[in-house]
Amino acid sequence: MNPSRPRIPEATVARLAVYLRVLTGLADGGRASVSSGELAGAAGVNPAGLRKDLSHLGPCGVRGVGYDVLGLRDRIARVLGVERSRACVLVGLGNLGSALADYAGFGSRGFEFVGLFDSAPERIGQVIGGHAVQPVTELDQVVVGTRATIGVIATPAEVAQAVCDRLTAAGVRSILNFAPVALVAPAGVDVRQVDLSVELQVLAFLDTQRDTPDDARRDARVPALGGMS
Amino acid sequence: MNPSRPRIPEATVARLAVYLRVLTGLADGGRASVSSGELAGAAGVNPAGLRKDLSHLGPCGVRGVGYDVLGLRDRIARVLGVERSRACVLVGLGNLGSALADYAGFGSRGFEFVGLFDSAPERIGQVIGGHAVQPVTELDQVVVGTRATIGVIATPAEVAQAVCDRLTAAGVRSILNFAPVALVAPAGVDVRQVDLSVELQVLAFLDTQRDTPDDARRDARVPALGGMS
DNA sequence: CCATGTGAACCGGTTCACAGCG
DNA sequence: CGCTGTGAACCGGTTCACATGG
Repeated sequence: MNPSRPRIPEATVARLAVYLRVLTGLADGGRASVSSGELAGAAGVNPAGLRKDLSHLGPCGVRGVGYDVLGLRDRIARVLGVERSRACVLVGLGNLGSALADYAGFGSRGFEFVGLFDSAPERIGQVIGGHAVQPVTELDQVVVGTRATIGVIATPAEVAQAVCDRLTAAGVRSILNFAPVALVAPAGVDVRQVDLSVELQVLAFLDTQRDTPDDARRDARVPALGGMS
Repeated sequence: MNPSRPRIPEATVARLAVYLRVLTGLADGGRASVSSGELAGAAGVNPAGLRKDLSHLGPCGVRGVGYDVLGLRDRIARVLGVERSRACVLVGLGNLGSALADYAGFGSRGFEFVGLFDSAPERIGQVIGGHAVQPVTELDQVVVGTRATIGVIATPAEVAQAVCDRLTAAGVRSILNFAPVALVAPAGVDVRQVDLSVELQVLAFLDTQRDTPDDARRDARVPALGGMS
């Protein structure tokens, strides 16, 4: 509603990123407008929730009609800050790190990897996603030199804290950590934890619970609502 | 509190998986007992919240002392169903799929990949995490033959829905989807969505918000509480 | 008459403060 | 006396129903 900067809920921000992706696809397909129902369906959310999310950007639809695809796409892109290119560094280029570095669409979403780092000699010099892997010894100077503010850690758990320390010391303020350890970072540094094995474990738990609803009982299905990341 | 099956909150289940990992490390290190404060610190959560989580398993600590490491570890393992081996199939062995197939600790956490599938000829026969990649044409018969109930999709977005359809048709009831599309699945099938690019986008948004608190204003730091997956 | 925008009820989860117990 | 276990306040987010307006 508030047009300036009224603090958008984090859960909404996550979904805006999804809407943006869907709208981009729609725009590329030549669609001119969408209803909240259709957009919500494609994004896997509730239509009313989608409208509430969009209400944080101020009115941006036409009542009785729907949303202008291009207009809404650009509006969300602006709010998410896609036009502003952000320098990121990525440490650890095993399979997961390579998947991230390789991910197309980061570039078009406001991210620029300015450095890929690994400690394994055989990975140095490999080109992934258009960038050559550098020895991790150069991490600090690259972060300082490029003024990178975002760091992604995809290393083994044992070295993640050390990497975190170096990143923060060099000036990184936001860290996305895929290593299965809780990192401690100085105040003012935002650390977000993603643990892929936990996702699978939760799925397995719910799976088990369904097969064994209780020592008896064959009713009560789980709602099975497809969640958001 | 309730000793039988009182429905454990999903958020708690996710954290139990984290506690289990920490406790396993502690046990391997020879530790006999932990306090909620120490365990919470290592898991990156609030001590009171940890105790509340554990309360769902019934009393399992000693007041004034703490928790028995081995006892608590085994209790959580039992609740999460780690002893029960679950058959999983994984489709799509690009970098991300390979990272998942390679992830050690899945085997010791109740998961068994009974099939890795890809459509690219050059990947067929590759051994990843101890299993050979099979052509995706054999997906259906393997799922039926192994009675696999969990499917993981790590394919490009374009084919994810088709893979989902085949998995559910073959009997899979739980799906973890890493492709950036909202899947539609029959009722009774639990689909969970993980979108790595969204995580990064949220981080970037918060990062931007801090650098530009508003067109003016240099106060008001973001709490920066390290989240859970 | 349609689909948007939104105030208000609702719900799950988190935090807090303290009671309970070794 | 310390740390666990938990009822109760608290909070963010979701759902619902309806008012709003092209």
